[in-house]
Amino acid sequence: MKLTSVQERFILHWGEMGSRWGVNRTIGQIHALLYLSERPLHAEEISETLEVARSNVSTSLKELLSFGMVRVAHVMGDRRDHFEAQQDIWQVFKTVVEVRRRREIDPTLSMLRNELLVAPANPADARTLAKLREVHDFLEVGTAWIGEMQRLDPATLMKLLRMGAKVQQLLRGADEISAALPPP
Amino acid sequence: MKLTSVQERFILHWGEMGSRWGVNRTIGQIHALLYLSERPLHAEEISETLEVARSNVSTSLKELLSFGMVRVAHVMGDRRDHFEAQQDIWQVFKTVVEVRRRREIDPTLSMLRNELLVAPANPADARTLAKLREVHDFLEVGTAWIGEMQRLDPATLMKLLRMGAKVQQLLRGADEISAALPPP
DNA sequence: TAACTATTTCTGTATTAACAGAAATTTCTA
DNA sequence: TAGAAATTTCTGTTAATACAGAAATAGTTA
Repeated sequence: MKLTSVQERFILHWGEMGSRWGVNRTIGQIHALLYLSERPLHAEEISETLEVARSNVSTSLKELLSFGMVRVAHVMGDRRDHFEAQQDIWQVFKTVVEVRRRREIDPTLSMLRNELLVAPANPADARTLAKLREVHDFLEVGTAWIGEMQRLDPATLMKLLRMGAKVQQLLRGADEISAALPPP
Repeated sequence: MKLTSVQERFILHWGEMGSRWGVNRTIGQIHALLYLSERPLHAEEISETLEVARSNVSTSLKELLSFGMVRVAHVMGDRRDHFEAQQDIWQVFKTVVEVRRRREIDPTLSMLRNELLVAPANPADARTLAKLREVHDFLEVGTAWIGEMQRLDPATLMKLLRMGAKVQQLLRGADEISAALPPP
């Protein structure tokens, strides 16, 4: 598959960024290629277009599949697996957030939960445990909030995002809101 | 400085997580140590407590300072620099978000801005450019929203976070809210 | 079941990043 | 300004990760 120069630049950039987002260059590039592609591609095609080893494509696709960023598709009369990326940018974002939550927050949360649970009554640790609890509670509330976000549909989310500056004002009026809303 | 076992476990864990958050193990450990410490520590003390080379402490501190996660403090009658971590967990979080935005979103945003600006009228790229614009707009709105978040004070934020599930309901009533609120 | 093709797993190499210790530099005191 | 202490920068080693190519496996058709 021949890429236009714009496509090529985007794919290379996405690959570069991949490493900052916790995946390697090839995975980033493959994702970008599939995201731009208007039809599902098979592994061979990906390998040729990006000029990376076939084996590398295989392992990268497996990882993208495990993230839920890419899924398998089939083409009539072709028995090879084809692959397509999630096309809705909001879905892509949700997936990224989900993966990173699992990788970057959950382990800490469970570690803290455990420490606070089995904490011995060592008075020397009172201060330390108080700090751990603070971190724990913050992460707890944060992840719960992420969960809520994940459940929003794109339209509602965009509305929320675009409200931006009005959030504070909105909160200030929170009491009045309760009164103004029709009872559940 | 002698660590309790709880402290040690937390510091080791934070170091492990560091690598997932884009900093190395030592940086994570130093940050954890300073976060738990009730007084500013000097480099030598950090080096001994964590059993890492003095040079390693030096470069790590420099990086933590550049992030704004740690700042220099001075102790009467001691001319060595001492270091203390930001103690407010919400501030810590804001810093993390800020650093990651700069590292993981801004480069893409400026790349996309550039592509869309100088885009030649190649009709073969119409579809590609439309997708790039979609990504661009999404990131644009997202970062604006992050900016708003950054400006919230801890209390307001916690209120917002804890509202969680009510957000959708809140939005559904958005029109009524405008009516219910006192005019600005 | 044979022959072929697609796909995955294995293995060695190369690149990158982390780190300790040494050397050099800066800062402070007297 | 000499000497000491603190701090930073430099250099070589070690460890981790990415990746290509080879080998092995699985799947399909005739």
